[in-house]
Amino acid sequence: MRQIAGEVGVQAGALYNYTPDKQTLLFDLMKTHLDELLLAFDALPDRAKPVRALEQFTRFHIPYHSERTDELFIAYMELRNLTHENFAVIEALRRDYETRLEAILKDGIERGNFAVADTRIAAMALIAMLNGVNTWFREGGRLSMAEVQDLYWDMVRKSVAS
Amino acid sequence: MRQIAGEVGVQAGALYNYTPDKQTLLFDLMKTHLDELLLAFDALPDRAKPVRALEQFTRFHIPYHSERTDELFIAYMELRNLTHENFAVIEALRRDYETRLEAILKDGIERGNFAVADTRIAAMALIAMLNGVNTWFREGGRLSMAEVQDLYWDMVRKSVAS
DNA sequence: GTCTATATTCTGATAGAC
DNA sequence: GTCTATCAGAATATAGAC
Repeated sequence: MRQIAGEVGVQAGALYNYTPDKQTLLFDLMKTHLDELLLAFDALPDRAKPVRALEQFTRFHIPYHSERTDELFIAYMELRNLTHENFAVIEALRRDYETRLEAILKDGIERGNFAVADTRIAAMALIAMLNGVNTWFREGGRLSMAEVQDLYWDMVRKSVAS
Repeated sequence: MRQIAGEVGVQAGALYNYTPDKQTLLFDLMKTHLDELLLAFDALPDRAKPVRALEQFTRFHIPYHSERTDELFIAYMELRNLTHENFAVIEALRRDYETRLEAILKDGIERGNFAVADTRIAAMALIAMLNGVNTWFREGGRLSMAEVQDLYWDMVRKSVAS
């Protein structure tokens, strides 16, 4: 709390005008992140073809999280520091996002574009793969964001191909 | 330290007979984990065909880490709590493991089995995908370990297919 | 709304007896 | 090699002045 206060430019005690305690602050941080993620994704234009929808998901997910590395890190690392009630809320939101991707996969299977034995597992696997970008990507590095997206889209596309 | 001591069944002070400080304990934990991982992987029989080698990697990596969920969690989450010197050592070992997978991919590309634009990125992407199993897999759940391996191997295989 | 001061608990680590 | 006792600093959180 002192560290947060320092970076904001106030004393530690002043933080408690904004949050009742540290647990609530963490929860609000995580909930806001996931609410905004879902809102941003749902604001994307509809794509009729599953392959285009999956490409859109990939090219949305990677840069969105690359601009929010701290949020993504906290979203996974601090899960165990939530109370049971708070964990349930966050877990449900995370699951909502997975379900967006799963819906794309299901649609693609019905139309014969994709071949995936278990859509829930495939959705989690793809998101885990895309999240991995966060551990190494730095702006100004060997690869541009556009190149990274191309590389991952190629793997995503093929991994669920029929 | 008190919590560790409690689980081991001694008082906190007694731990310092085994480690000079907490930082060294964390470093030793992570280094031992990675040393053993590399040792275990290198003990696998050689596979001439790249596709078989990649399948072996997949079917080794998933259960190995599923039996060591704490180690994998620590290996990623506690990275930032290492000193610069210790971080460099751990990072090099992690990179060694990635290089094992990258070598398989390079071999497969040369032989025309795989099509991957960037082997380093592909190796990191695949490991991230496989590590994701750790966040949800529980023995006795909906899927058996064998089924999980089959599902992921299918995606791994296709994602780098030519 | 922020400050200072402080209560309380916890933390990593050390000292010395056994 | 483990124990008890303890230190010094850090942690979350609260109280009351301004």
